[in-house]
Amino acid sequence: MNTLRTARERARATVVADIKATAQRHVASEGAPALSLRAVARELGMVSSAIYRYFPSRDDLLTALIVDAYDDLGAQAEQAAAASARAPAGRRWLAVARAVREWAEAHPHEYALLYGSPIPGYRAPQTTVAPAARVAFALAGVVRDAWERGEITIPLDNDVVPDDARVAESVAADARRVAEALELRAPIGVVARMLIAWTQLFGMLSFSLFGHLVGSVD
Amino acid sequence: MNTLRTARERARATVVADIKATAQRHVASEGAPALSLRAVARELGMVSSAIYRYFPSRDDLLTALIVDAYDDLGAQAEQAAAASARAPAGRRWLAVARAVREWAEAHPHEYALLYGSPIPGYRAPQTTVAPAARVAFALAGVVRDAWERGEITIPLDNDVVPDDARVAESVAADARRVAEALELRAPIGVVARMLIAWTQLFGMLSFSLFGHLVGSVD
DNA sequence: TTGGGATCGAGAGCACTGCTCTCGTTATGG
DNA sequence: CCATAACGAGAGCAGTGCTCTCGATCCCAA
Repeated sequence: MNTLRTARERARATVVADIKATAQRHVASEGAPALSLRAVARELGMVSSAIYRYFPSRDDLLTALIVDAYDDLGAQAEQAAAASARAPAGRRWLAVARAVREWAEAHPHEYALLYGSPIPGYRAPQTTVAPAARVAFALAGVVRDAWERGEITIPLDNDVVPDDARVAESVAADARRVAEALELRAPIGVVARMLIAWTQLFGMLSFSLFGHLVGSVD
Repeated sequence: MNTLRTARERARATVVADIKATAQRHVASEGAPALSLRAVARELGMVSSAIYRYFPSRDDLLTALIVDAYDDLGAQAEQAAAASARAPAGRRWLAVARAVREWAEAHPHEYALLYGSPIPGYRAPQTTVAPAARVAFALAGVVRDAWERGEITIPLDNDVVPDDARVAESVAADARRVAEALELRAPIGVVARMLIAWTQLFGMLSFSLFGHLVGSVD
């Protein structure tokens, strides 16, 4: 955050911020598919082509919003994890999950943007993966802390998956990969359980937010 | 399926079928947002306004595709449940889940249409809820059969939710509602566990299909 | 058999979209 | 001080969903 020296740089920064802010408002109120560059430009009192001085395409503007949303959600999750640092693991996980849920319920369209159907033509650029991983890191951090403190004592062998040992092995392979990506040193049984809880959390959120449930509360 | 008498009725039926078929192909290959009435009309050798003789709007065409997709998936799930009727409950659930997963992986864009972000302006009409419930019924049927056969013996009290009894009660309320909607006579602990497994299944599918996972297999 | 009414396809047109290109203007840094 | 880069405005292109009108065609009933 070094100060922008020339007047032009400052002006550009504020215009970029303005565009992002009004676009964010449009997404929050109408949803991502309804985001129109022309409408944003109109509201800002400029002409549509002027937007292209700041964002090379509509997708790039959307990407900027996605990154911001990931960062917002990630910060929320990290804060919940930090605030409950001294609580037992179950409560901590619940705290982070609650934070994610509250964010999702407060920003349903942004949640859809992050975790809903991908836009068919759109390829998420590399800049989104780090912010996207923040919430995963927050959840994994809770598990890591719990494991390092010896809080996890549940049986960890094969009851993760009902009966088939080969299926359990394929899950284990994925769990190992996830554990490596998240720098999580714990038995794969723990990692696999974390994955299950993780997917369940987002599955419930998607069901709830996208109207596939009558109404379920955590 | 009574035979259509007049030539006009027959012609109309085939044109409707043609429109749906090419629209379905477009959705399957390019995704729902890329579905263009004009493109469909062009491919069928008619003019865009002619489509409106058969579907009053783009959303209605999409609704027809959604209903067909729900029915296709529902049939798949029901068949898996029926084919494994004599197997133990765990295997049956897995069979239905596998059927759903295979359908989703074979029809990712349709899956996104059914279980992804809802189109902001779009309100799902009443005609979609019955087909949408088929897969839920199939899964619930497995649990119902298992319960009636006395196959479910796991402890069912409060270990569904870690500690908080009040939270468990709010979940129970929702589980009761779901049990009623699905005509499932079983303890709410069983229903709650089914809900968890259900949301987890679709959460995993969404993560996997929407590219939020490196690669996880069942 | 012969109307009359419903149905249908074609075409033009409206308002909108993302995006490109050009053309003056303005600010910046050498 | 001046060349250059950045900028905003405007026109324009190809595409979208959707509406309206206008003939042509078909079906049913008198």
